[in-house]
Amino acid sequence: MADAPGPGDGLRPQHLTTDREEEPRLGTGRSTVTGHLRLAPMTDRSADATSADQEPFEDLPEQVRVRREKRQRLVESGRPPYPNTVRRTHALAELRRTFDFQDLPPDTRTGETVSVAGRVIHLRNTGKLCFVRLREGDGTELQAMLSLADLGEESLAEYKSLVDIGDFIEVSGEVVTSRRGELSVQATGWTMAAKALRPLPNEHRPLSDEARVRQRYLDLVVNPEARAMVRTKAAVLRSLRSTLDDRGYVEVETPILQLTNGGAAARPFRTHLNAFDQQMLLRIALELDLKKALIGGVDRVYEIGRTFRNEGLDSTHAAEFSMLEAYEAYGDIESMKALLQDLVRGAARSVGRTVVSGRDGEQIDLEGPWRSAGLHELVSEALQAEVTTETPLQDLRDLADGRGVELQERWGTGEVVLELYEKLVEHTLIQPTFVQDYPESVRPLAKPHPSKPGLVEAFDLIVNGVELAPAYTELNDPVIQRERLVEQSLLAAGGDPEAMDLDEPFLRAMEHGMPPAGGMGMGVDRLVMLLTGAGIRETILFPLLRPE
RNA sequence: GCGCCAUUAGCUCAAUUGGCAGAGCAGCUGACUCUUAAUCAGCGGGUUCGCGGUUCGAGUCCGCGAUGGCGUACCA
Repeated sequence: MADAPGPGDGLRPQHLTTDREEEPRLGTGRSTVTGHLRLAPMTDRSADATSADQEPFEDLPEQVRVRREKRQRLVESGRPPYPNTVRRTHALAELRRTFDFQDLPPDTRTGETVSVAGRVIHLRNTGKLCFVRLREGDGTELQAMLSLADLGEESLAEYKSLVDIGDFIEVSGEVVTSRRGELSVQATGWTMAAKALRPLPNEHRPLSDEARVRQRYLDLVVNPEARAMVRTKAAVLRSLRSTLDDRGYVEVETPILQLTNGGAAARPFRTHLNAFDQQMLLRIALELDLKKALIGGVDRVYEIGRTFRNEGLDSTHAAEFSMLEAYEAYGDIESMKALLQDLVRGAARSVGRTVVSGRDGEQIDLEGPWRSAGLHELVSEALQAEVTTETPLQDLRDLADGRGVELQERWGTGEVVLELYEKLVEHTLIQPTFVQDYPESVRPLAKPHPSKPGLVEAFDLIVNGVELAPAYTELNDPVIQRERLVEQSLLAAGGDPEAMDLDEPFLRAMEHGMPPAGGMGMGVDRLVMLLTGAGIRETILFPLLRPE
């Protein structure tokens, strides 16, 4: 609230830009009718520069000017630059599948006549024989050859003068192999499928990091790794769903717009619902609504969805990210361990990477055994000194001091042990490890451990030094739940009872009885990062960026 | 938040001590019926991120700002 931007400066300039420049263009694009009608005036270069809504033609980069002129020539020569569709009998991949394994000798004529389409990524125009390489979405490429003999003078001349790298074109003809033995379509005709007005970037040098993110669509055209990432993430999502579905979990969707935030402690994004004249928040977690579903009898329930946290951004944190949360009635942390192993291993198999490289070069075999270790045990190992729930606060503080770990004054033993773990241990846990037996004070929504006083049934799955998924035997005592939420809310409100923001509908639901349950939440992007070794900005297709 | 580094043609990058702003790809004109980062000949393309300053002269030095990267801090 205090940090909300004032109603002026930051927003205003953007607004002006939108009004002046974007709107007229949107108008052209959105309405098919006017869109077509307005094609012609584009050539009207004399359109006085006073109409500031369109960049003057003369100011455009040379290569855009050239392509716009070609577009216009296409219109005038009766070859629409953007036809509704073009004939296409085979995907490039289909032809590759059919012919690649036939080992055709050079100069073969297959007798098969096809129409193919794709983006032009390579052009070789010689006098009487032209080569063009087409690429389709997954990166499959196929060459076409356009010869004077087969096309005739006019068609070939038009092709040479109107087709650029970056355009989508259709080529029909016979499937052949070239004199060099390359599978090709020997063209008898071509059509423009969609004219590109801007050049593709240099294929042979990687785009700068910023360009790759800002113009991901170009990264996808030019960079096989970017194409693979999109498909890897999709495969991971499919695998997660199928693992859960196979176990009888039911997928649900719960509201992204919330009245109060719960399930995590992060600063939310704020927005406004006009119909109720109500301030709303974007969810920071899925937990509370999924528990309501559990209360209602959706005994195995999960959601995969976007959550939003208004916090700092870095190579492992994004403002919006995908989360999987799953809750299982009559489950506990042990069933969550089994579920997580299935989920992670299933995802790894689905992308063919069950052994991945750790940050320190160590290999991580996800099919191998996963360790379970107590928090105090791990901290003791790191400190070479026995630490238990009985260790006095002052001793812990001395140990932290000796290792240069800074502590906050108000912390108790639980927080101090957790801090020691996070600073000294977490990043060293490369192999899959369930870190468990947390002090009650640092995991307020988990149930007490049945045999270890002061500890709760909760774990964090750590792989490659990164937290992948926390899980609890979920607290379902509505009285304690209310106490904890009140505590949390008071803390968040800075001790001001008036500013407390309790989720009463959730508490009321809890009072109707929630079955004993295990629950967990997994960062989907982090799983993809683990399986690919990429940073979070690579796993998110269009990460948030400041306006240019 | 703080610190360091970067920003030059459509893309990726050069530019010596402050002294005419360049290359490869891409583009344009021409040659070439087997190219595939083709080759050959010729040509065009710049608000050097923005605003100010120092200087005879600034891509280069100084100040402020913008954007990005890295580090660091904060973060159920």
